[in-house]
Amino acid sequence: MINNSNFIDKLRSSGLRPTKQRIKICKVLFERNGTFHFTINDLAKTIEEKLNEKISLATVYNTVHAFKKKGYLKEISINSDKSYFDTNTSVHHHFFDEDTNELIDCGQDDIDSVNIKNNITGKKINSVEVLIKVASDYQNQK
Amino acid sequence: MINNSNFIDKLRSSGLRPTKQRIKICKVLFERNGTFHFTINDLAKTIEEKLNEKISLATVYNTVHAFKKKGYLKEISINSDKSYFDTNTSVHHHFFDEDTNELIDCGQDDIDSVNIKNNITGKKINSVEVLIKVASDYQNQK
DNA sequence: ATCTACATTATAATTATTCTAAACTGTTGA
DNA sequence: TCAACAGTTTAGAATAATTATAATGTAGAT
Repeated sequence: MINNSNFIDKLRSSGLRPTKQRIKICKVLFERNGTFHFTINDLAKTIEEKLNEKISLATVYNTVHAFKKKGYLKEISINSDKSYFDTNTSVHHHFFDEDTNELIDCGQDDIDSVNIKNNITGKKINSVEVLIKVASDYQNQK
Repeated sequence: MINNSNFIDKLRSSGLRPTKQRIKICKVLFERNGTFHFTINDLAKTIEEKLNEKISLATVYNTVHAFKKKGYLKEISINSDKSYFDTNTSVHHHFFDEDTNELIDCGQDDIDSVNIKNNITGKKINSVEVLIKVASDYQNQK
């Protein structure tokens, strides 16, 4: 429980009570190298495997949405039957592998920065996302 | 029924039987100026209003997916509880108004073309989509 | 220690989408 | 023209992701 203090501080400072469940979800999400792309189900399964303990699905939903609202997670725009989230909240883009349904970060060197020249009048740009869908050469009809 | 012949030809030439329902859906989708952004529910509702007649929801789903597979419709990548489709199948991008949940075409003059410099090894790029989420200045927390 | 507002939970409800199996309809070719 | 068949449509059931509910639990302040 010693190295949870940073999570506890982080949660408290953003007005979220540092409950057992939230701290555990923090550990699974943020105690890792590299970014984590996941669906709610992925996360729930990872929690069960890593912590050998079940957190109610409703809590996982609540927590992920709370973390998203606080800016600790990003939701990725993709048309799919489920929602994808990302622990990398910086501005960056994605490849989506249609063979495996996997999201892959698009490095800064992989794409030129996107330049929006005109915006909708009276609106503010909240995000700009590029999604590059790829698949193996063989499976071209999906 | 006279000006349906082009739809009938189009359907037949792509291996789809020109059924009553498909022709009616063609009329609603393609007999208009400008592009049409819609969800399946939007389309079903529009059919009921315009043609004063109900087509089974399953048929609307089947037809939209068949049209997508044939390249007559594009599916827009957006994280939402429902899927959005577009009658504009050319390469172009979108604004998504988070206040109204509305998709708006992004004109060629609104954005510089997106340049992908590195792709995933062994994969082919199927599509590149840019989604610009906008909202009114006031409602910044969603 | 107690109180209170916020969290968690299991479960039910909701919503989008897909499946199913029976009825229907274009198309082909005798 | 018409029978036969394969492809379509249909209502409704099934599935899957997500959200709502309402009872129980718990962190933090007094």
